[in-house]
Amino acid sequence: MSAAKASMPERGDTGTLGKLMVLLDVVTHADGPMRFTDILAAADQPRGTLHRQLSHLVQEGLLEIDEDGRYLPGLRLLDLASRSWGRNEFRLVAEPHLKALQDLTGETVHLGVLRGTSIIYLDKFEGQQPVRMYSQIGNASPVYCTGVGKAALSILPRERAGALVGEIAFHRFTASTHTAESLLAEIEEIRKQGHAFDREEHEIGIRCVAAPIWSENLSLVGGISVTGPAYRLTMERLSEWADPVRGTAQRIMEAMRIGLGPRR
Amino acid sequence: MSAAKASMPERGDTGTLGKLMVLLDVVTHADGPMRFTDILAAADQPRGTLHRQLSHLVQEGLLEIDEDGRYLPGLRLLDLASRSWGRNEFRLVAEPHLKALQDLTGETVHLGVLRGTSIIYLDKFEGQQPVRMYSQIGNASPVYCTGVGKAALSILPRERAGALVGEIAFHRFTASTHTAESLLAEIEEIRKQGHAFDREEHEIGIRCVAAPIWSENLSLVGGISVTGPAYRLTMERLSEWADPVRGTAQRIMEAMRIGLGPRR
DNA sequence: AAATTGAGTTCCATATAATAGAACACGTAT
DNA sequence: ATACGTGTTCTATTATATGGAACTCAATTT
Repeated sequence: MSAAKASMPERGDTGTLGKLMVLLDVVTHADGPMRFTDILAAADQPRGTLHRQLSHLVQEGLLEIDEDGRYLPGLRLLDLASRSWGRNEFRLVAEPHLKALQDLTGETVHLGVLRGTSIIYLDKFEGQQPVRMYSQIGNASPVYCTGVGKAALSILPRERAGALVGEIAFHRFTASTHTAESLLAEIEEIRKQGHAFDREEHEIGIRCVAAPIWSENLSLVGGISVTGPAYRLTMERLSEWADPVRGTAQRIMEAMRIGLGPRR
Repeated sequence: MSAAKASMPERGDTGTLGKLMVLLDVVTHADGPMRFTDILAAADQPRGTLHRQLSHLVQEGLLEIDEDGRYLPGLRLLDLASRSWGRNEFRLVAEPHLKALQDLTGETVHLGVLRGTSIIYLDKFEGQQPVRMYSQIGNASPVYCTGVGKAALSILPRERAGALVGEIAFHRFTASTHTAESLLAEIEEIRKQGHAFDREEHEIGIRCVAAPIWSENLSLVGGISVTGPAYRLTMERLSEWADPVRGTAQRIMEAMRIGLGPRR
């Protein structure tokens, strides 16, 4: 049905846009509003050039300037993102299954998808809260210290997983955070088990159990997890939930084949 | 404290970025995935040029391509937006007050801010009722058919409000939707009352009462609203809530002067 | 009070990147 | 078999972004 296969450029030169996205990343990832000079130090650009680039970003609403002339992320981003999220098919298909898993375990359930070397959280179901917050949703977390991330890596072909691990800039968040070697070793284990644990590798006091989800051609790779405080989620408890988590992942994959339609 | 006043370019040429943002808007505002040809028709660009532009957007993760080669909004947007939202000071300051208003009324409470001719919803607190409402955090809604929008317009200087109304492309959502003339007339009324109603002007069956919120120099203009189904929210009921809504808006403005700090 | 520094803005010749248009590839319908 | 629709690639030309310097304005320092 499709005409020609879309060429997916892996990494390359995105010209002017690439430079602007670097600036956008700098400002959005900063701890607070940034002055012109702060951005100048972070970005390797001449002053005049940077000034015009920032002006363009502000005019388009991707950045904003506060009363002190400092730059912060613009609200235009919210509008764009809400449309990206609102119609995401993976999320829509998974939603009822996540809810069911939340009911069963009583703990927080996450849905994540692999993008580059990060896991982007698409959805979250916590306790009673029917209110969904962006707080976690949308956040990009490193693949090497999240249950969903390790689960996702485990279903990639070895060479592709290895290449991806090679790109990672590892950062030691806790005493248990993986290195490249220990990560690759654990991935082998996860392949056999079919599920992954996060043993306080990202944040002290937080554990989770996760299972991978993938489409046949691996165009979609992600997973789900049940997360909670270590005092409540002992490793024994987590192990008990590995089965339901894998089962839920399985059901989501079945729903995807129907919902997203079999490749015609 | 600040050195030179940042020049806020009102509207102008944003060069390459502007063209790319048009494309991003086209795809994010579409009902579903778009084929290359669909975008070609919407954007006034030669095929070769469009192809490269889309490639760049895809490489940066602002757009994605599905298995059929169709374009849809990219998840990179989620990560950027979650950071924009997570640290938004207005939202953080308002949060407890919104929650209190939700507790009092039992209906859905919204926080919105004026951007151009749209209201962007920054936050939402829903009751327990599973009433489906098509409002989502981040969504940009037209200023002329939302309670928050009309409330926001009412505190702008007349000439500025008039100019803004002049820019609006009016669309008749329901039988009650405003025209430019009726909108300007109602704004006068809202100025006197201090609160605005939405009498099913955006969506049949949905009403709300709203109050404006603004900073001294009008660098921030927005409002809050209590929204719900018309069968439950009679106009009498809405009128009763006008006072608490105005009171909450007042408390948020007081909190802003402390939280955001007095202009040094 | 004058001079100096720091922060941000504007200008312009040059280099670079985006553009338009045509040609190509490939699957689908006639 | 042929033509068509859809998407991709290539290249000379043109438009745009760049980098460096000069400029403005306010806040410190001497």
